[in-house]
Amino acid sequence: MSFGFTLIKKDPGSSARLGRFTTPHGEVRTPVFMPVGTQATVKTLSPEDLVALGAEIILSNTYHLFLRPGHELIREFGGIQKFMAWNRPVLTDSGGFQVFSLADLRKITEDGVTFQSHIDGGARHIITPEYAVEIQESLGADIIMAFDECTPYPATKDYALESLERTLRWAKRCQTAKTNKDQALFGIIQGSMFPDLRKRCAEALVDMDFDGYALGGLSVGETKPMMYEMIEASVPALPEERPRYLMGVGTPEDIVEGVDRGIDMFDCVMPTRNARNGTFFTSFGKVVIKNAQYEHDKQPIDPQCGCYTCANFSRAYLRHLFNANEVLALRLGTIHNLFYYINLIRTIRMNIDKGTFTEFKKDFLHSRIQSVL
RNA sequence: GGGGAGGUUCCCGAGCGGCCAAAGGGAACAGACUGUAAAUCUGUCGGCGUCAGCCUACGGAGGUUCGAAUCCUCCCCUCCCCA
Repeated sequence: MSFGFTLIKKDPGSSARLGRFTTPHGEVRTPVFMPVGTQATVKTLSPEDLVALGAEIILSNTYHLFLRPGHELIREFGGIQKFMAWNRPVLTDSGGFQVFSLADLRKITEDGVTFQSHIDGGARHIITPEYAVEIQESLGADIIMAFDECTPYPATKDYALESLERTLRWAKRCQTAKTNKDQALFGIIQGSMFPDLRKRCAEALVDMDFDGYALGGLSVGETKPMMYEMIEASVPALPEERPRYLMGVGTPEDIVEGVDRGIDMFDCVMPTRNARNGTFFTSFGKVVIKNAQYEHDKQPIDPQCGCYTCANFSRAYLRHLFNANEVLALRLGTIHNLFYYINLIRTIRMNIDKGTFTEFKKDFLHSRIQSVL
């Protein structure tokens, strides 16, 4: 088995941990942030850029690549890494999130989910747990995800339970369908905002024995305290020697809070999407670059930042690029935001290693509050 | 000189007697974005006021009408065609 997780260190003052996992495409240190490359590209960046930013693993998507260009095509190329010229690890989401985000275009049955193509509204495709695994085996990611239903919020307890139990049955079917020993398979915990359901789902998945465990169905509209409570309800049920992945999260604060509660892996579109929409993350809060206050501003986005964009360009110039709708704006913004995220997670790792995570967290959250005031 | 088209709120541009502070774009200003249907979406966009409402507005000046951006008269200005 090519996948293996090693726990290196546990923080004495919190549930934070330092670890690493190995995959056929190399090693990844945790906690890790995975940039999102849904369509086999992290929008606006080349693989070379990603390496320069220090990205160790990226996320891609089963549903989107299945529809276009088709998983068969990617298999012909020898997998997604070769197809997109990224030779480091990849994790593919199963399409479970599209069950949530494309809710108007899909129908759930016990067998699986039928999607109406969001691209042309035409062809309907049924994705079953078995098919999700087959597609992900064709894509050849290092880590693949069980097919789940990302439960919409709010959900009644009855529905949350029904959805969770179906997701568990699907998880079992994914496990049975899997044939490629080189790929790791992660199970996904659901249960909406009910701590007892979260715990129960986590325990059931642990009984099935997955390579890693993900927390899904979070950051879907609930409050932050609720999300943190759900993490706290799930993590204690998980084995220490397996990685824990908080799917789709989150803001910089969420990542710090997640690590504090024992999470090892994160992914989120926020740095990349917000960059394209002109909102940048900085050490002092966010900068909405299109705002008039930056018109004459000669400073970089964040004077504390060591990224290429901040080393070379002013806020005024970036504002101009955004206002003029120039494509470079998107790229420079994405470089900055991903640098911020990857640097944040690197700093977190360093602090866990030094045993100073708790102080780091305190200072980090304090500086965020100060910048809001 | 003759013939024709037109001047609308920051810009373009609809409206062509009341439902018009005036459609729709753009610009501007602000907000949102969490396993990407996203280089997207939302809000504001004449002034004052707490809703009501009041004031100033459709080139200018008059006029018709209960009522005009819309109809009439004159004037000013743009553009096109023919000389």
